[in-house]
Amino acid sequence: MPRVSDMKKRLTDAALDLMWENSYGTTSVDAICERAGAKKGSFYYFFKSKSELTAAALEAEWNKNKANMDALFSPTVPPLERFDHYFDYVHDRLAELQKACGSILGCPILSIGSEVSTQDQGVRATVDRIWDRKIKYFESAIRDAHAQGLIEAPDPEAKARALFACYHGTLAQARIQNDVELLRDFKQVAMDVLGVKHAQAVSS
Amino acid sequence: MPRVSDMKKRLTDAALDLMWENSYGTTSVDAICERAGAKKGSFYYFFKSKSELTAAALEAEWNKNKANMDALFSPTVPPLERFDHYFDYVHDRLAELQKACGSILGCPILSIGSEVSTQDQGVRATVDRIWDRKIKYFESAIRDAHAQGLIEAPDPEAKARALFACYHGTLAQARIQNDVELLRDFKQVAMDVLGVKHAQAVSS
DNA sequence: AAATGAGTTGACTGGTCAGTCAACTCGAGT
DNA sequence: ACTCGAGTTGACTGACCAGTCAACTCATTT
Repeated sequence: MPRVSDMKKRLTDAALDLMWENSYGTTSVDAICERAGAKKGSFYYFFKSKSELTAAALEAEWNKNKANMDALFSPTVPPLERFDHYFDYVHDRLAELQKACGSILGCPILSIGSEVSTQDQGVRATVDRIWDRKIKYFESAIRDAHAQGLIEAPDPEAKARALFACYHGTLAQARIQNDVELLRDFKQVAMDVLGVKHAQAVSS
Repeated sequence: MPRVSDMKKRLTDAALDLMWENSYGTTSVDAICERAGAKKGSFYYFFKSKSELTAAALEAEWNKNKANMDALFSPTVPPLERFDHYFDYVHDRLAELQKACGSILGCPILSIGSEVSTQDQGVRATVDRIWDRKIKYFESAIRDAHAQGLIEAPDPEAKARALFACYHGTLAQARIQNDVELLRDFKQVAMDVLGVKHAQAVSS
């Protein structure tokens, strides 16, 4: 077998970086190729369209984060602390990216998903799939918290969706206002949404 | 003075329609002109760029909705019912638009704002301004509810921001999943975020 | 009815876009 | 050393893009 190449990874990395920092629509195939150090032909050798590349890039991003998510939402961690750790992690990561690029970037799944959802069913389906997987972390933490009597959540799936949506709304607002501090206030909101029974249940 | 024209309005209407249904990035000046029945030259007679048009279109949309918002959030309505009416109104409007275009479109301010915020400071500033105005409705309703002892909200401005972000996250999720029913569940989430003291405080 | 000027037209420029293709490169397996 | 084929190249097409401009239209004012 002939030589191997890391070009596919370089292309998905470049695409996600550019789309996250800017947007799907304003990220051209030419720009992706330039950042990846690829020529047009290489791009179309690996992907048959920008849409297909985007789906692959989102899946790759998910795979990159999965181990982290598994650790943050480990069943060995008390359920409400999982959220605390997760919110801290995202805050710190976005703050770090802000230093590099000057902007709070929010969540790429949400931004890209919202942008293409009415136009590109392939990318939309990928976003949906990843979304569902991420919600599962919330869902089992909520179920555990309910079982331990920390919250009242007879429908953990619905509660997880609601909390997830609220969090992503806050991420979107942080992006628009370019203010990472908006994420600081979210922990209390999360406790309200979850219906935590005792105010000081979790120490940060 | 020579003839008057409604072209400016036709252009901002066309732009908002296209950008709401699709996105800012994929909406070209040509497409806006075609829908507005204008020629390129007319466009650049009224606006010096797509960015400037977008800011104008968002302001125009705000002005169109303002009277409605004033009515929904009238101080004559019990504070928590204002939210109820507002959420119903948005739900019904989006459901109606879905019939026309097949998609749940979410909130154009959020979608467009999130898309351009890192790239276009002019549009971003407009989004910020409108965002602040809309939050004021939430804020005074929350303050009134607090004064009446319905909720515990010593910082109405922060609470308003949090609820606003949560609601917009839900709108974004409804757009991505093309499911208007996600908005139905939000009323209960809103009551949780607000910290409503008695479960059945508001009847729908 | 002539002058005024807000609004309109359509052709134009030059750049960027997504996507194609036939020829080429070069490392691994024989 | 050679051959196989995964991976690469760069020139190409045609469509679309934002933005320009000088000439034109025509309701209103005088």
